[in-house]
Amino acid sequence: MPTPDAGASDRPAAPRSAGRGRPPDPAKHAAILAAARRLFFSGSIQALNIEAVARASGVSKVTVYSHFGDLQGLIRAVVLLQRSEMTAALDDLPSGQRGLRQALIELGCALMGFLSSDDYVALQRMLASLAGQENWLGTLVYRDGAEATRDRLAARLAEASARGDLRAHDSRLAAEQLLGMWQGIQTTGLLSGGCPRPNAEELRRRVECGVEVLLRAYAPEGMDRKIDRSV
Amino acid sequence: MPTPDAGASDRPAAPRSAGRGRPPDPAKHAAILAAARRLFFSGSIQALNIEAVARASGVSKVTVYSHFGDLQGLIRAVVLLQRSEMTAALDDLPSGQRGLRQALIELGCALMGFLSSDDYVALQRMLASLAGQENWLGTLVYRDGAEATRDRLAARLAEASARGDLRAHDSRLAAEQLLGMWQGIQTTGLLSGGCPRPNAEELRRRVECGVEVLLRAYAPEGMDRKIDRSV
DNA sequence: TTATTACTGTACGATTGCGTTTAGTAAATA
DNA sequence: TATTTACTAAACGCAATCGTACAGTAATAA
Repeated sequence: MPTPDAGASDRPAAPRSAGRGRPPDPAKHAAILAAARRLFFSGSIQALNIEAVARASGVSKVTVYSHFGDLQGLIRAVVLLQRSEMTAALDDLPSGQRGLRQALIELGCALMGFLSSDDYVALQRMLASLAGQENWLGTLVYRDGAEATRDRLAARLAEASARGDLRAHDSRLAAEQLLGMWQGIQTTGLLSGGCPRPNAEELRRRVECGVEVLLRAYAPEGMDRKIDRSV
Repeated sequence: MPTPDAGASDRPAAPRSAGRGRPPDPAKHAAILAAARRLFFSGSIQALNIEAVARASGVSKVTVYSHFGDLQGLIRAVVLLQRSEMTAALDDLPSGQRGLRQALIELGCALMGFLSSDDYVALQRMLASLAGQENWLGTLVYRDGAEATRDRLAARLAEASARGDLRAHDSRLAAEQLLGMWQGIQTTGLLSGGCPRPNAEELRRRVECGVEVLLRAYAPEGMDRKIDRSV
């Protein structure tokens, strides 16, 4: 009987004592996680129960327990898996350097594409359902997700400000404002299921308009009479 | 045996045939709803189950069923109750007329106060947990909440634009941008439990800065060299 | 080969929660 | 008073789900 992998993230089963008997099968580990994720996506957190996961992943129930300890552990692992995909997506955000406006637009489009994805929405829903229990998961995702993105964006804005492309400002606040303008009320709508996913053109328009407002509001002093296309 | 009140909102038990026998007790209806709400607030949606509600409201289980049909009906009723409180709060938003800037700031502060409240966060969490089932609830809340607020705000901006206080613009988009700037990433944080509720000063600062950015970006043409304190 | 560990399938015990039933009491009208 | 409806308390049947136990098979190291 293997020691439960309770606290483990998404890596395929820690080598517990480097192998006397039959080694654990990483494929099973992955299959369980995949099935769990799929199940949660296709409904609420209610759909994510051990028996369904075992059935869907073609694995014995006992194996699920031996890999993840208990249901909490499985949920944890799913959230952490989603989180790692999230951070990967956020790390892959474009960082082209052909002008501030274009860079922001590209970044915004990619970001909004991700924020509108089923993956992200499902993760947020999961955290919302988890309210009260496992609060640290929410904190973790928030830090590595929203805050990290804001700070990365803020760094860009600070650079631009240092170059003289923007007036002096509180970059973190400005970054948050830009993120907010990009999202508008859409995130709320997606999360509550109140509005359908916007298409790419709509998304692009929101991103561009948000960038425009930010550039105009934070334009260097005296340069805001007409839009500076060079930035 | 009374006919289940399944689809009913929060009004205290429709007079079914205007009284032969003992009349239904509105106080019980209210007590059940209150207890249900309290239970949901104090945890996840898991805590909201019939037996707990009956116990907490000091009412027989059968009475709960006779008032709300089944668990779905109870959940529906709780959501609709929260929604009605939400719309009431949004209708009470200040609409003072001493200058655009001041009006927006006041409105923003009141709005953000509400958006940060436990009531609102719990409602959003509930809808997020309900993903897949009862989608119309999410749609309803989204329409009466986020969209209605956006449109009301948009109307203000359109008026200002007509008065010449703002340049011509897409008011709905601008309203959404302002809402977004006010919220930033905070709503996400609150929903996932990742960040604590911000205090009033922090809130006020965000609101004021958001208004400033909007006013500057949408200032009438040629008037954006220096901030127009008269608006 | 033997010891050890991973995995399967099935069954089990326990709990929980839904929704119903029954028998009786309380409050209203005719 | 008789009737009708609302409410209570307790119990029941039922299904889902958790987590575990057991007996057997599969894969690997010593």
